[in-house]
Amino acid sequence: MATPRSKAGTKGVPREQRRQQILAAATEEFGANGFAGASLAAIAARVGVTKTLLHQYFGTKEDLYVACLVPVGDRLLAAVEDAMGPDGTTPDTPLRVLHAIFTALEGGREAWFVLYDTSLPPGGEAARRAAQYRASIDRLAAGGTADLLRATGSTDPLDADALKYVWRDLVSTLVRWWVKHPEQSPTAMTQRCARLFTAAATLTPHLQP
Amino acid sequence: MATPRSKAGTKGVPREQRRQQILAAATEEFGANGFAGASLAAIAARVGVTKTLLHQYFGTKEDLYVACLVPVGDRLLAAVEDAMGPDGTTPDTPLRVLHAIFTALEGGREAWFVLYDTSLPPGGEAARRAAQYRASIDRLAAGGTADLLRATGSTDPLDADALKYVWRDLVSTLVRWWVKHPEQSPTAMTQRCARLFTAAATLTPHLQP
DNA sequence: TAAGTAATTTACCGGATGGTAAATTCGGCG
DNA sequence: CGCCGAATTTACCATCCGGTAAATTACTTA
Repeated sequence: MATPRSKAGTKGVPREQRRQQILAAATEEFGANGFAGASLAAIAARVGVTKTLLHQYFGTKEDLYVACLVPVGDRLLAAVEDAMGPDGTTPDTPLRVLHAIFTALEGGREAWFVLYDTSLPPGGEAARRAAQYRASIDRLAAGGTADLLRATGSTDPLDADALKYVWRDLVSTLVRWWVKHPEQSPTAMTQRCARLFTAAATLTPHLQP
Repeated sequence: MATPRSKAGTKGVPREQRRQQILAAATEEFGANGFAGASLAAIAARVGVTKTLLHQYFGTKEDLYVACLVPVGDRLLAAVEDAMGPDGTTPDTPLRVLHAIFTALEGGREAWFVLYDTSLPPGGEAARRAAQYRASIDRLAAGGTADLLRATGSTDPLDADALKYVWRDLVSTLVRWWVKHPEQSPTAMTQRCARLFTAAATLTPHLQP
């Protein structure tokens, strides 16, 4: 082996394993920086590989994103689905859902932001697929938020929309905080959320001036 | 006037007016797409002018961002400051603050996201200045959230941090919803928030399994 | 009407990024 | 050993973006 002039050639990593490595790195990068902000070079560097390889394995940047999205979406959708259960909203449903999400996300928390990326090229397949997943999850949540509003007598459909929107973003916020506090376990997070909920309750029974 | 071969030359728009036009367009673009996502060409096109002119008027992209940030930050900080008032947190403080923010934002709602842009080049002046404004506002909010937690007996500093974080992002979420519903007046928004708060209260008095 | 200044564009440059075609090396198998 | 296919890189290209120097036109005033 006389000083290889080129570093090309296989490194002995089997195809499937590389696939997984790339997928993992890409999910982190997309989650942390968004589709637009993530760079293929950065993902490649993280794996210790060249940009070109990503293309050979997954095609377009958008294709790679979709490849990351699908498992994450499936996992989260399943988690929320079974946390809601067959029966309607009960008082502890929100916390159950949160706990399910935290658990599903442990070991790859940024994955949440792959699903809720706002920088996807509009009109593309990535945006479509992500929107589908979000819609499925939102549909589950919609039942819960609607129950809430009905209980307080509001029938305004915009109220329902806003509440759905707020709930969804609240989860994103909590996950974002969680990402910045890696030592917190999923259970610890759920308990913290329970405390925050009760704290927030103390400011509720007051209307506008 | 024999068919001008070049479109260069003044269009008769006085300097100060152009400045304002550019500032307005840039604020919208930065607010809608973030610093990283916004392009100088797009801003220039919106004004009907060339990229180069932006540089001549404001310098660097980051300089332009700062020029947009300062008035927005000042306006919002002032609004929150006087909505909180000299006396501590009262039950209706949150809604008062929200109303102040909505009012300050009317006529340029995306401006909020200039202040809370997450895509600023780290280490730069823009990030520093924005962080300063956010810190000032957060400091005001911190008093309020701390009061909430004390009332419920929690002394965990992480709880306080998380609550501050959640409150801040909740405002962002509400503004984002508002941006998508342009017909809603600031007052209508505040009233909607009041309803949402009471609705959210119905899910509070429940701890984890 | 000619000079001078203010406003604005044209024509570039360098760097980063997504993407592609072709070459190169390594591992296993006859 | 020699061949073949799998894994991976090298070397490019086009595009977009932020940024700069120099030219060009319109407005104003003497």
